[in-house]
Amino acid sequence: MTDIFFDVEKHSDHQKFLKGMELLYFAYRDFISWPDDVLQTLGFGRAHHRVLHFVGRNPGLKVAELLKLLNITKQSLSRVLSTLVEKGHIRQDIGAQDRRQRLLYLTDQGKILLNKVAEHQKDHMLKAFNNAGTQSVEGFWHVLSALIADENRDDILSQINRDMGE
Amino acid sequence: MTDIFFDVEKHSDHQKFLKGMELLYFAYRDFISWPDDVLQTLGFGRAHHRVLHFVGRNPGLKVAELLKLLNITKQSLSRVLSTLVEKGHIRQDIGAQDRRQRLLYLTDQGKILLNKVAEHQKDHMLKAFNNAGTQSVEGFWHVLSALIADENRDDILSQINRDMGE
DNA sequence: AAAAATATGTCAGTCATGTTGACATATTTA
DNA sequence: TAAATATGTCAACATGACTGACATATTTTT
Repeated sequence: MTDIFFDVEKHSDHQKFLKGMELLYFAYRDFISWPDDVLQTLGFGRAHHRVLHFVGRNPGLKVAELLKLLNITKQSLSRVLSTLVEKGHIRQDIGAQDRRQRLLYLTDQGKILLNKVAEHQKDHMLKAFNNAGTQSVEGFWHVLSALIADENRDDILSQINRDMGE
Repeated sequence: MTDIFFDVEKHSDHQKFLKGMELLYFAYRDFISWPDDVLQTLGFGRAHHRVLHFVGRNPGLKVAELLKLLNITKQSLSRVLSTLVEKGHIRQDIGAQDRRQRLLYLTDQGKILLNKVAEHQKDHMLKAFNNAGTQSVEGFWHVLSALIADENRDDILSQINRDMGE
């Protein structure tokens, strides 16, 4: 376990950078590479998955807020969101105070789909967390938080900290 | 610093999963969102950057090996690699033992470009590492390694561990 | 020596996801 | 009433992936 591979002190700055970047690249790639199976059958892709995820995490999310989380234009979102609404996975309610707003919710069908998709990823991540150990997970979270752009960090961390259910 | 946000033990499995996934998503997004400026001016995109990176890291890399690292088809690689060769950033030498192979190297011009592009990312990551601290970086690496798909882990870790220069 | 396998490249068509720009509609605010 | 805001939509385009089919040079097998 005192593997030299993980001994940060034995790395130059450049080596730390390379190792961090490549590990991040490969880990991210392998982590998001799977959901396709479930979604592809329904004609959905990653974009749909992201929308399902954020709406599931933030019931009543406004379209403008979703756009900010996704960092895309409304035109890009449009296609994806429309099909999810058409196929009955997402419901749009008219805002109570402001009737211009559309508040987004998962339908029961949408919840089922999201659960099915999340299951694999959840297993994947929890297995990794267990293998790495609690201490490492804490470090993982710390570094990831530090990697978020300064202008975004506060917003994003409080978004992540929203009611996590269960 | 004993922030409840980072206290892993205080999280249910589902909460660990959500926090890990969302942090990974936002951190990755912000980390790779920048190189565009430098590359876009030259008509290059992320795909070109990845090729420059891996060829830079593995001088003499064979095309087949590059394809495996990138996880894409040769047709996809073709356009990207061709333009990099045309514009003088990458050189293809014929294999010494096996003349069918093309061994890839950065030209001096390619090295300059890659350095320029890597500079920002390197600052970004090292700043995050310094803010998070050595202990956290080690945990970061551990978790990322664990997140790599089992079938790929050995190959990838030894790839990452290749001569890291400097 | 001929046949099969391998490493690479290329043409052509398609798809998913992002972009801009222009405009439309409903609703709220000034 | 006029202006601002939240959302949606049409059209054109870019990037980076994909599949399928085929070509060429070279090495390996028979």
